[in-house]
Amino acid sequence: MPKRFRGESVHKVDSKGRVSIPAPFRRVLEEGDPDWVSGANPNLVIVYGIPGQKCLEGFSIRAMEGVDEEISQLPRFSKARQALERMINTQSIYAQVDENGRMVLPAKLRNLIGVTGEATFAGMGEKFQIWEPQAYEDDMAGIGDWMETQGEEQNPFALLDQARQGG
Amino acid sequence: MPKRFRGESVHKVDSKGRVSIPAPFRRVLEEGDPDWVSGANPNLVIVYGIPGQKCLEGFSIRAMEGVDEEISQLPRFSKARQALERMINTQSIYAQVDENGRMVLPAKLRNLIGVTGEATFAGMGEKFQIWEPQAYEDDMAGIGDWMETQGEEQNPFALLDQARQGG
DNA sequence: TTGATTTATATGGTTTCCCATGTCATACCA
DNA sequence: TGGTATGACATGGGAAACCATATAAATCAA
Repeated sequence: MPKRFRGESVHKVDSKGRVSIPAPFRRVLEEGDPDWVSGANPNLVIVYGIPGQKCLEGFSIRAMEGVDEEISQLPRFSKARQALERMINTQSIYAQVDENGRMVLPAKLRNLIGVTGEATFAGMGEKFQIWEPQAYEDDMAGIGDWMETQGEEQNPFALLDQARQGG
Repeated sequence: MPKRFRGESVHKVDSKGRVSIPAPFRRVLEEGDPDWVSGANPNLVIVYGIPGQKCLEGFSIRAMEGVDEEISQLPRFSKARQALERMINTQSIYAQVDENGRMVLPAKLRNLIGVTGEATFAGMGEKFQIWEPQAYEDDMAGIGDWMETQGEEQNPFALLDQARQGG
């Protein structure tokens, strides 16, 4: 199994929209870029069109190929496939890491998620998310609230056991 | 079944957050790291975002892959999956054992559990926990109190028999 | 079985490199 | 030619590699 995106951190966004990608995330992107060689800078894909989500999502090249693969297995003209293609193919861009470990967040994407001076990166396993810091705090609080509704055991591992037995 | 984390011990934490991992735990981590070869240093994962728990939890790579595997089988946009990814992927980091059998606990994690000069390691089977020593004592006392409420037989094996018959 | 030799462990200190970020220079397009 | 995007350079702080030492445990030899 490839290395996964783990951890969370906040980074400055400069006036040109450049922002450092957390170093551990870069290692995952390098591993997940079939064209990457030691010393070079990896590419990635940023998805911005996820409805109801006030964040961007970043994928390694290989992870995105996996998603594309899944989509292409849906019936050719199904509504679901069309919608997914719009979300994942149309509303996404390739991005590259520069020499100093930064990437550019175009103004359009910054506006979409309300980012100005800082952005929070959150590792989510096969992908990572980019949030406006306060919005991220709020989202985490919301997840905390939801956890409390999930039985007395407020433990993610207990939740995982439940999910496994339910499914 | 892989070797399990057993035993408890207290270790110094220096000003940079370095702390020795109990040697027996290292053996388990080595066995549980698919990339590990004799003479090298194993990697592990530290989870810090477990609600209501004043400790960190450490997993071998393989144990964590098992958890990740289960998570990735949940529906991609289910609430449960998002919450689990936040607890287990976002609020966790990769760590590595250094040449001398130590790891670094970043300041952020030390603050979360109130660790300053020392930390207690407690083996918990497929994972281990890291506590501020006094908090660990208190937690153990709490478990002792609970045991006393569980009938006259204050014996963990009696408790095991009960649970087995109940389930 | 005891003493000597080696190995593993726990911990402290120092140096080097990497990361995050700011600033400037250059290329490019309108 | 001015604004914008991209690449190169600079820097301070922090993390990781490296070196060092004391103690404990294990191995070996006589």
